[in-house]
Amino acid sequence: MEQNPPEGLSSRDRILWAAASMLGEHAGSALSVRAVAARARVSTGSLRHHFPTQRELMETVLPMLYDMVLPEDSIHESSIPPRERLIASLQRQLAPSGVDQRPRDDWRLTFERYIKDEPTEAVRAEYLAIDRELHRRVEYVLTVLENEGSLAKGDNARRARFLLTVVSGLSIAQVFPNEGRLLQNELEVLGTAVDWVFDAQP
Amino acid sequence: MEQNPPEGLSSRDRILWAAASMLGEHAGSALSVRAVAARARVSTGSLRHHFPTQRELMETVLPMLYDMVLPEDSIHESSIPPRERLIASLQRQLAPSGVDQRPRDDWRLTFERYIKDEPTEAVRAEYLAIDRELHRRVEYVLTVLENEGSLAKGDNARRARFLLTVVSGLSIAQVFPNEGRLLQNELEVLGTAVDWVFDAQP
DNA sequence: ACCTGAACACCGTTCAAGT
DNA sequence: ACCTGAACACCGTTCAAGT
Repeated sequence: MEQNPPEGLSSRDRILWAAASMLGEHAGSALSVRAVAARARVSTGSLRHHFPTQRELMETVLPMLYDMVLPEDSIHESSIPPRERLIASLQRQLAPSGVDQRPRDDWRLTFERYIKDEPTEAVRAEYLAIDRELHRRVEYVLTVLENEGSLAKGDNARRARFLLTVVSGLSIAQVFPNEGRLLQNELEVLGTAVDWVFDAQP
Repeated sequence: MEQNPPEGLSSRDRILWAAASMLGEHAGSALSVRAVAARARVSTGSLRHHFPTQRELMETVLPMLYDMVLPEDSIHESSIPPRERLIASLQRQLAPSGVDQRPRDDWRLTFERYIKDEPTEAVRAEYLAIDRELHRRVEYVLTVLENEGSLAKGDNARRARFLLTVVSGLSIAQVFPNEGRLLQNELEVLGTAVDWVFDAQP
């Protein structure tokens, strides 16, 4: 149970390491200040010095976790568990440009171009092409996992439709008013969707 | 701020009155044992005697509140299979006003009010209240299914978060350009999500 | 600047003791 | 059976004090 942080790390990095390792073990569960501080071998005060609120800690740690598996080719890195690779690849579709003000701008453009008014045939075709590309990418990732034996053979088109609906719901949630549990919620919901892909019997 | 319960009520009913009135005032905020007990003018121990856990209190109070709002709901018609009832109830959230041109208008208003610009605190609170109400309704439906034994006991808040993310993704898909498989796709994806709820082992 | 640990104001739950 | 209130083991945050 008791784990020690790697040596030679700064306090701040030990805190991040502790938080990341705890999230890795039990994703979605809330991190308590004292538990993280204990594993990082620092005081709660030190933790609060680097991360004034628990939310700031989460918002620093979670993007780091994603960034670790973000590169496209990481889908082939079989050192990373298949579940995490699929989550990372979906996360890429969800937040291709960061977690700041950008999602709102993205949605504003998207809304104005494809939704606000009945689109022209050309605009319609453009959107359908983008949408197919998204599906193609997810299906590709699923195929890779199938081929290496991590995932049971199944209807990958259907799986992709389901996963991308979830991603779409999470994406729009990013720009609605929310109560600050956004990233935790994303992790939880994506994890649930991915569990279905891996566990459902066809 | 200090309110007194109606006279002549039993302790148990004063507790329910207190919890209901607090949910009504500040919907969504968690109910603390001590706050409810104080308003009900009983001790925390008495509250725990009637409601051994905070969850049991919530699960007694919430259905009471709902029955006041939506008494007619096919969710209780046990002649219909539980899976279908859950799907039907989610479909109601998805398309409360029909499946024609309306979704586009709905989304246009929603987008303009809550997303386009950084909302004021009042608008933000308004959205959060609506969102919590949606979650509460789904949780209520899940509770009904649990109580009749159709659904394994589980974390209904988490289940609702997942289901409503899926509903949200389907809702925005209604207004994007599509290839006409919309309804088929909705049923497939909703079915998948509902399967997870019924089949996943916790 | 970085860090400590006590202190504060919460939380849900448990329980010996009363009626 | 019903009720009390103290006690326990948590939580996030604040802060005077050290280096």
